[in-house]
Amino acid sequence: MTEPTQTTRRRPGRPPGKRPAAERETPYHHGSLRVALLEAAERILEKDGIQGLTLRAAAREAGVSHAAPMNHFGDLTGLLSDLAAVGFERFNAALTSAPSPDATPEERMSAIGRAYIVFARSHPGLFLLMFRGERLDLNRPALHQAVRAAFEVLSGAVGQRREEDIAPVLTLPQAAQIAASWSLVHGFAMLSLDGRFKPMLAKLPPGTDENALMAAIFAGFGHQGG
Amino acid sequence: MTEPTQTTRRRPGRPPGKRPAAERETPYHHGSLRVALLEAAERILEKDGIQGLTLRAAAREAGVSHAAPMNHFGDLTGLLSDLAAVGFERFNAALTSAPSPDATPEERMSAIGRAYIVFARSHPGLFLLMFRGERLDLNRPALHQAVRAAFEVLSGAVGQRREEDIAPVLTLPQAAQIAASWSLVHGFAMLSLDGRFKPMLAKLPPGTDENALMAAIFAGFGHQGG
DNA sequence: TGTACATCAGTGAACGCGCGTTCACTGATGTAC
DNA sequence: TGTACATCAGTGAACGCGCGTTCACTGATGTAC
Repeated sequence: MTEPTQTTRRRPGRPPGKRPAAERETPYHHGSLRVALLEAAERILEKDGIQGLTLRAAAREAGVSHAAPMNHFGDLTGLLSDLAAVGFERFNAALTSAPSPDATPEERMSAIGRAYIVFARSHPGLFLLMFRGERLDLNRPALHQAVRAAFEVLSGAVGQRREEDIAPVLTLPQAAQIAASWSLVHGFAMLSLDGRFKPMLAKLPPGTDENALMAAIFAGFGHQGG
Repeated sequence: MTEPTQTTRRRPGRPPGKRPAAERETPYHHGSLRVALLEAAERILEKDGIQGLTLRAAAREAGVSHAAPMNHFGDLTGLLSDLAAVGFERFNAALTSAPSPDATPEERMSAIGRAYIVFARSHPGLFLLMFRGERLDLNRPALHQAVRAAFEVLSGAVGQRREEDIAPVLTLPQAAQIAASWSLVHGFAMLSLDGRFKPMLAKLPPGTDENALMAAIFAGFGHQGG
């Protein structure tokens, strides 16, 4: 009944192997395998994409027997979901810390939008995992909460009024404004990751890349309405 | 050397089985297996997603032996790429026919944007296949050309000047405008397919769905700059 | 009009592969007394 | 402080599965003569 994903009550503070490490090359118990597996999974994700990320591959990468991951994640969906949750937490931190404290609402929104795209391009595997719900179990508490937090950050960025950050109700125009801004940055990130701007960039002065395109888009929103 | 994908020179006009059909339940030669496999593949795609789409599954769905598809597509990438090409052709047709002939440039752009999102939501499996380049071979001529055509339609929709439709060169502001519009509709489609607007819709009056959200976004662009 | 032959499309058995999952096990840790 | 025991994490063999791919084959079609 209770899921095998036990959050953090792992061996509090005791380093793995209290006996001399030389006595035994690799201790029978890993000590922090859960974290090691998540790191290994992320490495695989960025190297081979979501296709290559299997329970056995994660175990291999972490140097552990192939059945070991089940103790920590139950199944592949569990591993993917927990990794996505980690991704969303980092994502939220990146967005939250993007705007400088004294930024105007416009600057704030722009900084968060840029951070969104930069995150996607810096961690493409993780980003795609996070936003392809099909392989995830959004009911897992950690993931559910991280996704929810991400939405709060985004809608707070667009609302531009701090009191509305935790508004339990939205008007349709407000929602449309949030959805449009979110769609813009998300779409740019997805199209960019898929290389879909390549033909367009070929029609621009040589050397113009996606970063320049992104800058031009954000610049355009600063002082132009059309 | 020459790839096995032979375009359309299949048995010109002769119906499968010129002998009485009753004499043999299923003729040894299918007659139009290539098309049948693409249709089968699309059915699988919309039912089980890209995960479930394998060469063997397509053969099963088409009622043919599992090695048969190799004659027409070579490998799985070939099948996926050819199916994506079909998808892009239909996509292009949908976008092109969306605006009424006497539409203003603004109406034209809006109609194409709506058609983009409607297509994605009507054929989610196909749309995701088309825009997840990782499984496709964009060097296949049919796919390459269909993708290129799609970009022409989109950039033509945004340029708003008919002479620019086939411009070999773009300025950065023009490219930014195209990229922004494309990103907006693409992002909305992707987020919508993934159910990411669900939490937001829960904060709106009951019954408000993604269609209402889309309408509000397009309405907002009609007469509002901020 | 008929015959021989090359070409092609589809079959079905077989192969090796990596996968998720189960299972009895074993080494290590924590806890009760 | 020491001992017994329950619990837990990781091992390694084994299973069945679906997959892509190869292969010799066979039925059907088109073409040359």
